[in-house]
Amino acid sequence: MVGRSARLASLAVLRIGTLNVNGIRAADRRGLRQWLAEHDPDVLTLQEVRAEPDLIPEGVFDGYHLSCDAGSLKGRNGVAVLSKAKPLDVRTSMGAKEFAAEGRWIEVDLPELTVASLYLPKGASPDDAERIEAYHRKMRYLPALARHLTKARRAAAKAGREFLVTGDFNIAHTENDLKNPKTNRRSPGFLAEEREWFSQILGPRTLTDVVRALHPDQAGPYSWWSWRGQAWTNDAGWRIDYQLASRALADAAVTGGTYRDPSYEARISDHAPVVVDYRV
Amino acid sequence: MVGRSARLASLAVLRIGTLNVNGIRAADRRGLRQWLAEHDPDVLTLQEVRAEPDLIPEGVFDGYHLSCDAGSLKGRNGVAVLSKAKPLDVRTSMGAKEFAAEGRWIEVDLPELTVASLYLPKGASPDDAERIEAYHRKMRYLPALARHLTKARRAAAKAGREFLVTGDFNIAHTENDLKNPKTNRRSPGFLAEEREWFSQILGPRTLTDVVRALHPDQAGPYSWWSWRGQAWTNDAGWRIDYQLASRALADAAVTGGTYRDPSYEARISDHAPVVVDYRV
DNA sequence: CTTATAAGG
DNA sequence: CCTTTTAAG
Repeated sequence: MVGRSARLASLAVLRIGTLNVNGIRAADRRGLRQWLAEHDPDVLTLQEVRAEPDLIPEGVFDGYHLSCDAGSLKGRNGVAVLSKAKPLDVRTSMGAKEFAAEGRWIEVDLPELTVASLYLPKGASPDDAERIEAYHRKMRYLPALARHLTKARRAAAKAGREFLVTGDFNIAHTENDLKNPKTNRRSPGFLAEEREWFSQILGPRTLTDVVRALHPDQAGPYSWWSWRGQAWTNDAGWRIDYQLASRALADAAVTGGTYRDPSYEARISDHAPVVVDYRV
Repeated sequence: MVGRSARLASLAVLRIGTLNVNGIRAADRRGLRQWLAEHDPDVLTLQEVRAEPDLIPEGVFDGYHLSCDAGSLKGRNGVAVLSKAKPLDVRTSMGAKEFAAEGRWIEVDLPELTVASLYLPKGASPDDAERIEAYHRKMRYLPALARHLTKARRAAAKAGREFLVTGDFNIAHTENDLKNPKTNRRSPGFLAEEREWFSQILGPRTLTDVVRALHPDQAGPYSWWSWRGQAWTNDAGWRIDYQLASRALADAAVTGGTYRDPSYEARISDHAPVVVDYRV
């Protein structure tokens, strides 16, 4: 991933990024502002904003329109879409009443694109008796989301827009999507039922995992590393942040990957931004 | 206040310090360990340890006996006495049942000295309707403490020991004991009733404010500065941490004051150590 | 403004 | 291990 200055100005490229900020206030302290200035995406979707809009530090999002669903749980969840273009419409429901007002879904209509920011529940292991309800909640979220993705994609097509869902799915799809697949078979985020669900929402006529399509056979690029232990240093990461695009948009992707600064100091969050350039 | 290395080894001097650490774990991160190594007190009393003994970072108190009363409220209060000499007896009650198990009082018998560490409730302004109970609690604490001080001092005398009570009294005694007396007449810690109580526990035959006796007319030396605003930079402090000594011990004090490192970086806590050298 | 806590990740 | 909250200072 290179800075925008490296692109030829004459190429019309739409740069879209997604980032779980793990608290917008913490991410600002850790340099999100500088990252934004340097990489200058046209759209940046955020997850885990963890603040009402009026608690977002002054000036972080200068130059962008901010669409935000903070949800009703103080200091938790919260999704947003930053866009240089002015949104034509903003919707925050993904259909299921149980998950309304959780700050996990926002979709924004831009002139030729509907873009969504998703923060899917992390869930839990089915083996963890104490947290079994978190497992079941995620299992209820998945089919509800699948239904809404189909609906939203079709609605966008009908309106003549491409459709892009971005964000933190809290699921690594294949063995290439995490450093240690063997030891994580029973871990939330790499359960068979989660991976099957993920396979099911993808397809040539539905949604394409853009970064994987650009890098079909490599391990990663990971987008999340636990804060604990040496996960970052050892690149013991997971690819759980995605851009899933409708056909024509996916085909327009020219470069894409995870922005992982080599210096620990530049770590904005436990997630790294996933950025794709689309030639439009 | 100079490092121990500056003293002649042939002078028999007992160095006693008191410090509200505002969390022993934070104070360790901020350099308490180095301060201890450099200043090498024979006794250091602590307040606001805010941790059970087994949560105290490994090795901070190497070379000292640790006597501790963490109290029953997790992460709150907690007093301790570090001593190079082995304690002969340790007591943690100051008589009032209401304030037992709060982690606000510990007294330790050393061979010729009983030394106590006190963390007196901060209280509140009588004008603050929401916190009026905190005001009343402090008002109940004061007479109970006064009674116990008399008792403990007499018991020490009977056992042939000097008596020293150290710690955070959360009261500035006179106008010389805080930077802004005019604007703090209604502030907890400088209320008339608190200051009168303080006057009443002092006396030539009872207890002497050692640092004030060494520096009778100066403003300060302050021992606490709010974290907020520019209090530290402007030296807008309060002298609320004391060493109150029985007659002979007070007369043995040779130097004493507040250790305030000029560099902000060296600030161990919102309080500074109050250190006195006693020629014994 | 800082320290703890608790729950959540 | 980090971020939030809440309470306390």
